Amino acid sequence: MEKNESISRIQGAITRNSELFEELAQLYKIFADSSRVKILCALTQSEMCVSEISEFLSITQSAVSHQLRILKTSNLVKTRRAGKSIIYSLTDDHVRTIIDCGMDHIAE
Amino acid sequence: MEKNESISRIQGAITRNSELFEELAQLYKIFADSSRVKILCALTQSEMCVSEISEFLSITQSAVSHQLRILKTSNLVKTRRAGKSIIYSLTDDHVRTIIDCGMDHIAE
DNA sequence: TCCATATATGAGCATTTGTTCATATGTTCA
DNA sequence: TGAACATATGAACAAATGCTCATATATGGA
Repeated sequence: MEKNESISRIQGAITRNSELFEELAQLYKIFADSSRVKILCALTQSEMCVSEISEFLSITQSAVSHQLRILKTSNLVKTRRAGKSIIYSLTDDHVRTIIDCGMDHIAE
Repeated sequence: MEKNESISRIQGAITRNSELFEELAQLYKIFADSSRVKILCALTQSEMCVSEISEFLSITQSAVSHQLRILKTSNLVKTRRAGKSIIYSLTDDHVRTIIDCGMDHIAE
């Protein structure tokens, strides 16, 4: 059976960059939960503390903290302390771009 | 305790559009697996049949079929029959845009 | 210093997810 | 029509995920 040259090149490229795709999937995994994507979208509008985020998600403060830890570990958000509160904000504008990109698709 | 006007508006916007964010998370969920993202990236280069895709992923033909079904149900890919083979291709260019968007972030 | 408030963390649990195995469906060709 | 090939589907299962509950840590004010 003849083997298509072009397909073979593509297969090779994917295989060689396997780690890159793992990383890419890992990134999307972060956006793949409605709580997290809501948090991220809120933070594109303004920095917020944990309790403010808790207010509009219907989940406990604990759950919010767990999610924020994931976002922080992935370097998507950063924190600063303000008295008793911890203020969360986006580390850069990539998040906004990624969300917009997905929204564009949904809008069809 | 004083309630920040601007934060309150953001919270409201997120809550009102809750379903939209569910949908957005659902979209990212599709990209949140390395097998699927590899398939999608391959298809940005060329249409392919199932066995060609099986070749470069280290998973069984069955697993590939299951993943392709998810992609098709989500309308990210379409199919056509060519003899014994089923040829998969992207339904539109949004997929490419979304992948590029994520890649940009990884590149830092 | 003691208490209230704000956030973080660990254990436990139910749900979801991605894979494999076995098998069914569908197509081509002798 | 029957064998070989290509793909799809269902069941089963291990691993990952997101939540809650209980509790720990940290800050500010009386």
